[in-house]
Amino acid sequence: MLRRPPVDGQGRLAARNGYSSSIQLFLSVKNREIAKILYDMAELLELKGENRFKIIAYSKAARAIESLKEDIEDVWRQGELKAIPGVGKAIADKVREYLETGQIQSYQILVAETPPGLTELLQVQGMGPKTVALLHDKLGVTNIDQLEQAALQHRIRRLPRMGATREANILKSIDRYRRRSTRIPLYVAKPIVDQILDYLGQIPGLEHITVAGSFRRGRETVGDIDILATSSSPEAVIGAFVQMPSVEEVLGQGPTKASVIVKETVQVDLRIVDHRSYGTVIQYFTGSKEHNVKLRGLALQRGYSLSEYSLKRVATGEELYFDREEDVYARLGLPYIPPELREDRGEIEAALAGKLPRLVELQDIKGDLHVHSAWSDGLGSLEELASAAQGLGYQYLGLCDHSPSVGIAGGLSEERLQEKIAAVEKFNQGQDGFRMLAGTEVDIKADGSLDYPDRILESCDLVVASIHMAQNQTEREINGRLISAIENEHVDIIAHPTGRLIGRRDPYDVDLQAVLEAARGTGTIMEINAHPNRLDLDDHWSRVAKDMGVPVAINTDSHAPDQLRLMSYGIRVARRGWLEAGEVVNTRPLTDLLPLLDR
DNA sequence: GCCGTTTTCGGCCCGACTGTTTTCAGTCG
Ligand SMILES: Nc1nc2c(ncn2[C@H]2C[C@H](O)[C@@H](COP(=O)(O)OP(=O)(O)OP(=O)(O)O)O2)c(=O)[nH]1
Ligand SMILES: [Mg+2]
Ligand SMILES: [Mg+2]
Ligand SMILES: [Zn+2]
Repeated sequence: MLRRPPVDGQGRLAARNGYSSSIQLFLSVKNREIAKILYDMAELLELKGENRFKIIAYSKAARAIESLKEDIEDVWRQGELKAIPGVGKAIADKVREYLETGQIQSYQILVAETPPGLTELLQVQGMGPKTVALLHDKLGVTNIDQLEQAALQHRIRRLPRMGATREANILKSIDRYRRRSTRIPLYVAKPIVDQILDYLGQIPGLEHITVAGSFRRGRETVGDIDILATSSSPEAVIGAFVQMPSVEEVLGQGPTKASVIVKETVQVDLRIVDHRSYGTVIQYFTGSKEHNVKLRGLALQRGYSLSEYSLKRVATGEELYFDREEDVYARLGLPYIPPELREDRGEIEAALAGKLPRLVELQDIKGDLHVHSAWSDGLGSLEELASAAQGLGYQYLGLCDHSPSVGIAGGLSEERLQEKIAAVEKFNQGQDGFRMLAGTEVDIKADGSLDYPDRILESCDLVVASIHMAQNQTEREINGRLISAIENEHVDIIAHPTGRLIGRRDPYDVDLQAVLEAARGTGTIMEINAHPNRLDLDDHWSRVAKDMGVPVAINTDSHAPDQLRLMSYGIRVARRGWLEAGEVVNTRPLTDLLPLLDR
């Protein structure tokens, strides 16, 4: 279908002011590199026993630069480095030094002073900066193997505040460290969470139970599973928790919380408090840590001390209890901040200013614009797909099977595609209030051309374009392919723009900022692929797209009717990207969507 | 090292659990 021309002056203006191509190539890579160095510096300074607030300052600056929406090099050129929250004179100077010379002197010195391997020791549970420094000073331990030897040879127990138990625990921690896995994708954590909730739900004395932490915030991966419960007999609940059949190791256990390991490497934390503290404790345990720290700082400014137990008036010591976290935020003068936003990425400032977005919800979705069918490698007839879609309250589905060069996935020949278009047309005649869109997921070939000729694309209701082959090309080549697809007037949507598979495959070498600039110029829609392995665009880039005014669609890329339900994963990404319903094209009813696809 | 509708100095979130301690530092959430 024909895409619309640039819709507003904003798009054209931005295109003119766009970044020069040499900068585009490295955009956001520098942000990542500098953030990494600052994180490293924080650890190295910590090992040197530096002031802890200095360390916090470095970590905070690193985080701010990591989640920056602009290219740090542009920020520098505009003389705005110190406008980044957490970046002051000293760190701004270091950033400038890095951008000018490619290195940071003080960082080089820190690295040279510190044996390689020492910072890795901080990854071992229970090993903090003080212990690492002590074992390095007294025993010359500089890496994991030496730490293990020191423990096995009982050399650690002779040091102050060390003992036999400590040694044994270090050995256990080293073992866990060596078996450690990466962060767990949300959808992998989901059944584990459900199982634990089910199990604990049956324990007598348990009142309320829910999942918190990064899982509740909808992060794409979680580092552990955080469960919150209220009970007036917490010890009994903790006891039952550590006795769960799936528990392989108990890391710690007290009257209010416990941590265990299940499934070899998955840590589960359980926290229990009295129900009167429910509002504050769910706020606390949902996090993020950075959000909590900032909120607690704000509370202090307002004369309160906020903990998981209560909001306490500092002046009088009076404790206020809340049933709901909304009320905690309200008492601090803030509107409710949805968990997906709680990353200290400006949400508290936005809340204070009354400028929080009204986040898109699953109920806002009116259709799915990237769905496979039995015509290619998917399962499901038109009837089955339409029925599943209508069950979800949808008004339309974009039926997008593969193109010929994706032969392994049953890509359709031109003839087959035309048959499909005819079949869809016939199908639609029997429909009332539902429309199947005859589409394609056309491959963007290695040379940047599309896998169907224009006259075929023109006959589709919907054209989704994406990269499947030659994923190892250079950034310049990948960008060239994506941008030429964007510039093809028939292409409506770019699917899974970076190609990453969570935990399995890195993104292509792609400069997404430049791709988004191009999409803004043409009004091409960028996909948030909701498949929980993909989530592509991710939350960060979804927010960049939002801020740039690039339209977004949330699509499941379903290969079977029941996969349409995966939409909820994409919704979480969109919400974490601050997107409102109006910024997501498939919240539009059919009649408002069609003009976007066809002038 | 950063920051400021109380501040340019003096704060920077607050609490649980462990192992060692005889009163608490270190680590983690
Ligand atoms: N106030 C405060 N809360 C914290 C701190 N550390 C953790 N929390 C709270 C907020 C976290 O979301 C929650 C669970 O801690 P986790 O270490 O499991 O972090 P989270 O789940 O956010 O991320 P994860 O995916 O597990 O790495 O506990 C802290 O230092 N201060
Ligand atoms: Mg967690
Ligand atoms: Mg945790
Ligand atoms: Zn697909």
